[in-house]
Amino acid sequence: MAKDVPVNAVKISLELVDLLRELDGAGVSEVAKQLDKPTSTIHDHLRTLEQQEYLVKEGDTYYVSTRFLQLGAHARSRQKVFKIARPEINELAQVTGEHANLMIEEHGVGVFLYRSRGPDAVRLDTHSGMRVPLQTTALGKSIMANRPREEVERILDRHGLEAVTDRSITDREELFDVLEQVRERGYSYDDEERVKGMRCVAAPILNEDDYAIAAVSVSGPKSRMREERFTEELPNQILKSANVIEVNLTYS
Amino acid sequence: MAKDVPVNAVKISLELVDLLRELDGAGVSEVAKQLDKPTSTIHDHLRTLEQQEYLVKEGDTYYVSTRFLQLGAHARSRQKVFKIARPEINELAQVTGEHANLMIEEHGVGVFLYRSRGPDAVRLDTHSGMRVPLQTTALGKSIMANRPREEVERILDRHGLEAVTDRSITDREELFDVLEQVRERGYSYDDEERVKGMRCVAAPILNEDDYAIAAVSVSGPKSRMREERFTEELPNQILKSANVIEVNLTYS
DNA sequence: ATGTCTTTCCGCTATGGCCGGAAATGAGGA
DNA sequence: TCCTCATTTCCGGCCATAGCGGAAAGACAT
Repeated sequence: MAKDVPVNAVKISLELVDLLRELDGAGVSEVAKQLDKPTSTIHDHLRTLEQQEYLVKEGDTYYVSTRFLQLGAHARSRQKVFKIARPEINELAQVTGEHANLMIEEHGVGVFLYRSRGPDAVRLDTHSGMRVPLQTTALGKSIMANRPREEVERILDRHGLEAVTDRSITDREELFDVLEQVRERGYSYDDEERVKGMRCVAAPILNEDDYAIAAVSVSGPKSRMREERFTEELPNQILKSANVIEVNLTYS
Repeated sequence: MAKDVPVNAVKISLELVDLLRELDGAGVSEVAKQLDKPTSTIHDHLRTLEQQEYLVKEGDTYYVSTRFLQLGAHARSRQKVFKIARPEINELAQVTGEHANLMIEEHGVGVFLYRSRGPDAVRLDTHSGMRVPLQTTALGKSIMANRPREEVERILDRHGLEAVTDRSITDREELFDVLEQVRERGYSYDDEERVKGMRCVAAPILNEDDYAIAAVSVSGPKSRMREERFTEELPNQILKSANVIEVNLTYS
């Protein structure tokens, strides 16, 4: 708990904001309890964040404000790959009927930059901005498979191999074997490794140096993700989309 | 510059983040110059924010990270009116062909919660999360017109009546006259008060106490926003949508 | 009314935020 | 290759202030 960051007060406030997101709003004493700090300290931070308009106060409950919407929209539109991939992702969702997704890596975790719901898509709690361990998604595996091994090692050193379901990969060597296959095959699978009952097919988006800058995927219920559709049709559609995005990225 | 917030360090970091958004990324010395602080101080803050994963560093340039995307998505989906209004806004954009928008008030400013592009919509720099003075949009006027006068006075005291174009309303009494008309008529106009060449029609979304909780609008180029379409057709379509949203809000 | 829980306020104290200065780093340019 | 300039990064000290304990002010039951 010592001095691990230069400005500790900022760290407290940021943890506080993220906690308010998780709790979907809370009062002073609840936050104080969760962060194990005096109420007076938490109160100081809450007031500061509220005065700066990063929180809103309704009664005695504080919530994260839409200031973050502006910052988030900016952070996303800053990514070239986002605006180029978006129409392709929408198209992919339409033709497959399922959810189509775009992921990037940031600080060693997978970030859903965009997702589009197809006509038959099932309700799911995945949403834009969501952060997940890379090895638990087909998207993340496609990204890791096309990064230098040393870089992947650094990411694993930092974040470990936490399991999310009982199908998640938890052994480092096993993961590298899988990544090797993914790299050769050109696309990746996720069979209930993150969400029970869901399967996913993904392909990487590579730059000129064959370095993965993002990945696209289609995900849906296991019942619809099987046989030739799972092994041929979807991979081909996704690879085609990924390729179109790659081409559009180089000429822009 | 004195002690206006309980935790000043947090204020500095937040200003820093917002500056990075405006600049679309910057290095230490540029931020230091803009905020008029020593580079060493700015460096401490940038490192803290980067270690907490709220910024990303590419070379010597810091950018806002997609952590904000997650927080922003949460802040938005927390609003009941968002998920209920979204399909209606999409519909409105489709049938009118123009941009359709949803705005709420937060901390006395108008926040674009959602916007949908119709088939004929013109390119525009307005985007989700954008914050604008209430009196410069039809949306904001519809909201203010259906709030208690004392509340509107407080907002104006806090934010003033800054003009954005030469058509913006800058006189307080004139504004209250306009709001009175808007309240009686049930919908509001914006004739190039925020963006040159753009017109807008908006209607409020009221709760059971006739208190405005949001507003919906359609905006487009002046050339298409005229005659009966501007005075009859669009207002009717928007009022209908607003009414559907109101009904769905009460039964949910 | 009384007690319990919360939020809010107040003022002290030790800490760590802020800063000046210096050391690295890196990008041209000669 | 070496120098120059600009920038980032590191370091150490001082004193403002972040954090906290304690108390007051509400809120809401019983």
